Amino acid sequence: MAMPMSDVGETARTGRKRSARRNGNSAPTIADVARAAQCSPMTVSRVINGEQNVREATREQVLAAIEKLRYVPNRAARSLAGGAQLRVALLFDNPSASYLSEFLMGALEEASRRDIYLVVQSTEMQAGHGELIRRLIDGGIGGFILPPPLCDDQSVLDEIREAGAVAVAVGPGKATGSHGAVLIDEFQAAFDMTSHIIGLGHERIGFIIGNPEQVASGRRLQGYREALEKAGLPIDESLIAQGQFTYRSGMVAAEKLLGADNPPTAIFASNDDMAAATVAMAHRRHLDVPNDITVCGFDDTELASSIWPELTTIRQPIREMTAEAVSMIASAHKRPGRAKNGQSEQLILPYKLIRRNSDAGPSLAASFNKPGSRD
Amino acid sequence: MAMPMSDVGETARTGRKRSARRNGNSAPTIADVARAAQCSPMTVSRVINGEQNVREATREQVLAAIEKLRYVPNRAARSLAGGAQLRVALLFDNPSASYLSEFLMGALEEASRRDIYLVVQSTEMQAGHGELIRRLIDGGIGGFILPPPLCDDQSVLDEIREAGAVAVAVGPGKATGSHGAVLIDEFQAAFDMTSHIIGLGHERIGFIIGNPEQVASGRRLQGYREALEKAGLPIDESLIAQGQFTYRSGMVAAEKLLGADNPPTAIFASNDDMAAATVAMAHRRHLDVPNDITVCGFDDTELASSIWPELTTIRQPIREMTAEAVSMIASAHKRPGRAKNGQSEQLILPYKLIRRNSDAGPSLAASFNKPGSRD
DNA sequence: CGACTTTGTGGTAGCGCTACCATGATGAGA
DNA sequence: TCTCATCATGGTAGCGCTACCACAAAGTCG
Repeated sequence: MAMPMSDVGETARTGRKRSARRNGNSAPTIADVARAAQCSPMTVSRVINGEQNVREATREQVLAAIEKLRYVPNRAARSLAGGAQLRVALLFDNPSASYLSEFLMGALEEASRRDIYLVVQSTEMQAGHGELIRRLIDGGIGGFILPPPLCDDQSVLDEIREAGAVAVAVGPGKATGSHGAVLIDEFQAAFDMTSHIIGLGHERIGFIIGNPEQVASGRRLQGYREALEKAGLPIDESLIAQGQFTYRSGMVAAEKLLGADNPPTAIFASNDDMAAATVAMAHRRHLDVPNDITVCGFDDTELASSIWPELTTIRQPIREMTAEAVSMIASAHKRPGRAKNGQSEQLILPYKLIRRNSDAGPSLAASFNKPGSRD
Repeated sequence: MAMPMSDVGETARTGRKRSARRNGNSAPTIADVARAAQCSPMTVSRVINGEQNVREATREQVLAAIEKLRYVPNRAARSLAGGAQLRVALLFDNPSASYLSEFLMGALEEASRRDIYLVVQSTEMQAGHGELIRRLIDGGIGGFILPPPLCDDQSVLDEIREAGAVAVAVGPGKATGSHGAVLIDEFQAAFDMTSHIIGLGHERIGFIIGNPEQVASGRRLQGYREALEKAGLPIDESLIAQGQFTYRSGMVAAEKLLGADNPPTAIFASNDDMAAATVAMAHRRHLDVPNDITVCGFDDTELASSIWPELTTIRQPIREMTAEAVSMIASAHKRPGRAKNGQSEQLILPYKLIRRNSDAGPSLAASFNKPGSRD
């Protein structure tokens, strides 16, 4: 089947014609670039993939050709030839929509950058997670990304590992070391927020705990506690209410806090939904936020800036976190044996305290319980 | 099962070995299936793609083999060989996060089902849309999906068409006929909701208009008006307040409505954010929802069921709408010349009135202005 | 009953790219 | 000077799949 040279030109031409007939546009290929840059397709490939052994002059020529032809590599061909074809599943249980959309954007972007095929799958209404995970792995999934609350579910994590795939938890309360994780320092963030409120002059600061099943809830509570301690403020257990991360639970908790004999002058809720509910409850009691009471949240979800007043909160770089998670799976896939002494990679990303309009110093009016207060 | 075993083992082993060297897993190919089903790869391909000319017996044999080997087609290879490689851009401007995540899920799912490469792109902070669109089209994008508010921007739509690509608007207020669109009957939905509230016994029904720049806002208002008219109820312009679809604007509008001399016993807000704000304002005035006042929303975003009481609202099948949009682009791509007499496809999907806990009949207390009203 | 369509199947040639090896061309060390 | 590593590049062979054509078998006509 060795073709004579004359045929080569023939084939190339036919190929182009075929291509044009198929999808109507020119779609420059690596061969077109090679021709324009007067080198071989291989060299072009090397330039595209940023490999080392290409002379600078050649590289520039190729880059110029790419620019000129507006060449864009064909993903399908790339992953076909590359052989890799990593598939990653993004499992989610029932995160808030705003969290999820940020999450998706991050994963999507990174996955498309790396030519990874991303499967987004809800585990809601699934009998057991084990079944689903096994089915996905059989279907060629090599890695899993787990947002909260799934990321705290050790059994899911274990099942994935036992099935031979890689799992990366995004935003777990605390890294366990048995699997990859991308997270922020929940403790420190809550510590900082509490300190911020203390710095505003508040002394009676309420706290609404998140869903006790998520590890992050405990971490945030601890941050709150230690910040008070460090500031020499007493910890009044009646100022701490249990919530579930839902708006509804936030209302109940806020009602309890606000209706107490000696209510707080500030409330730090473990997430924005509960903070929003707290604002609503405060309004219901004709309390102005922030003049009568300071309310702070956590997460910086869309809700935080869509209600009024906009919430002072902690921003997690969700998008980047998810992107990093994808990268971690990709690396693990490239060198499977890398997990040294059983430890998996942990990545702690920086959070940010976003100050908006829901916090202020304590007003005299709000602290009516303090003798000397006046209207 | 009568086949030369030696051959099968031989080939399979070789294939597996090669494959294994690259990506570590077995990954059965179409050839493996063909061997197991004792036919040619082509026939397997036909079965997979649901083509006609395959004998029933053969088809079943192939399906059995697929099942047995847990064969999953390789997407990359498929789109490479298929030649198509359609790329679709999902542009968004600044939709609410909950809307966006639903939107993304629908698009993602359908795109992956059809082996379409989906680019998700924000147009925020882009100088002009024209530049971006042209750049995307040059980059090989053949279709655009536009959620609100972009879907109402005729200039964007026109620019895309002029540049030779296909655009599908998802959820525009009204189809223009000049381009593809997937939508619900906004007018009818608002009409139904208003009628529902009237059916509850309300006679003074307030309305909060959405962002006037979005065509859907006007349609919803019109639905409200005509439902009142049809029921023989007077249209009191003081019961209609302008909003912007934001929570904040909803608070202002609700304040106006609730603070009027003769306040409504029910308020229908053009979206859930504004409805949520209305609930918050009602609570601030110590009005119970729904016993003192009924509040209904539109969209059924996450917010609707995360606040308390949960909102009665209109559910748009956003996910399906987006999936349909992807399908429409795919079809348009397959047969480019199909748009008969310049008309593009329009698809009107059904909405649903979701009744939750924010509506009830008017209470005597709330309708103090109307002597003789009952629940 | 031969010329034609229709139906089921197989063979072949790529899709655009990269892995892998082969090849000259350089420079380093003996 | 002659080996031998090192670099820069090219050639070839697929990745897994489908488009396209070929071809036999089984009708369908006049």
